Amino acid sequence: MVAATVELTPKAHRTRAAILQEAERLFAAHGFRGTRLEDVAQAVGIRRASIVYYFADKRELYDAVLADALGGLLQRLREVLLTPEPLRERVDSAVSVWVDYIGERPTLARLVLRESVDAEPGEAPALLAHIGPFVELVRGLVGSEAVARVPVAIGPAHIASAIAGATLFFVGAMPTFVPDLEFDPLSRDHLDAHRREVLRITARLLGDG
Amino acid sequence: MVAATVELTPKAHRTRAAILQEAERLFAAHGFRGTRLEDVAQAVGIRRASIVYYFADKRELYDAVLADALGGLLQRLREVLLTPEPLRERVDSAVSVWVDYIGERPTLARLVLRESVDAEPGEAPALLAHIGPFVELVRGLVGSEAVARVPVAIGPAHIASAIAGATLFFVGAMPTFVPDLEFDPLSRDHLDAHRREVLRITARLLGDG
DNA sequence: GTCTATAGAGAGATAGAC
DNA sequence: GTCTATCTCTCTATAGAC
Repeated sequence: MVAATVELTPKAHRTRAAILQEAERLFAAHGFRGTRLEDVAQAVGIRRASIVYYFADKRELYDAVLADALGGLLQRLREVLLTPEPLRERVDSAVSVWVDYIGERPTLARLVLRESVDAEPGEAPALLAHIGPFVELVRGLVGSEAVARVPVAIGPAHIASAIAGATLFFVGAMPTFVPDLEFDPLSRDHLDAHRREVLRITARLLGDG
Repeated sequence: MVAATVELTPKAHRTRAAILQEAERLFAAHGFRGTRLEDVAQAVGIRRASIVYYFADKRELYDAVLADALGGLLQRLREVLLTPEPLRERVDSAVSVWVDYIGERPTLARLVLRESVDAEPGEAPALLAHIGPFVELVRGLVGSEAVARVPVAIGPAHIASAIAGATLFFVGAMPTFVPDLEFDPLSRDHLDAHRREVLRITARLLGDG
């Protein structure tokens, strides 16, 4: 494989980025198994064997897609969580970042939902390999005194699934159930309304609703 | 295929039920593509070709699994929604039935999440073929005068995704992110807490929170 | 009803030319 | 860097014996 950090000719760099982009779209739409390298190659406009030049095998391509999408989210979350703002405001900002990021990159919603559901019991899903930094980030917060004083009415797993589940489902799954209608969850209005509701739910779950 | 309603010998009936049960478990765990008929057969204790005697092909088996699981949910929802109780109480009962049914049959959470995410744009997912009765049920309610008077602060799509998404994600996906820990979303305590929160979210979304 | 055996398609990986 | 050609494995579907 050719690592992203290795120096590539401009053309090669474009090819690699195009592969990543099309692979993200197709993995999100059809899953790991359901996506053929043939289709990725065709979408990019190259031959299947050429993908191997950049990514040793299918799994490696998939991991690169996850790393790319999750890396962007992690960066934005760090920006809002690692500030001197009051904790409660940082949490709200993080929730907004979460909703907005998923809204701008809806493929991530499907990728994460797929990873969640595909996980084998006892066997770490590919997602978990990328999730360490997120855990560190949250752990840093939870470890702080400030968090200990927030009256949490309910376990963090419940909070997380309500917030994450609502947004992932809204963006990643609702279009399935309201097909070809005028309903687009990614439209400005619907996403605004969704963000508002998730913020209210967050407040409610944190005990100050 | 041998329809469920056709008269079968007791033994054949048991075999058919066993195939359905193992197929539900495996389809939920690995998805349609990821489940091999070989594995279903092995789990039941028969040979792969024998499955064909009951279900013409893999897709037909999958449809039968969906119909079985969703049929049970529909029946319970009808029981609580088609009563003379005040509408607001019926909605709460329906939400409770939803949470409890998924809690008792967590395979359904994964099946529904998979169907939602697998849906091709422009192409009806298998789930939609089974969902007609649910739509009819809700349409009957929404058409009634009583519903028109409920102050709905937000669109039904948002309400549905918040409620459905939270529960599906909690049951179907959380175990992935909190692996091998002492966390079991299906335990009585956690499911009770989750039901409580979803009922609160419902109230909030319906404007009387 | 349940089995054995096999055909046939699909798709990932690999070798090597240009 | 990108290609053609091929190997190989997996899994569904089918035919037909018992």
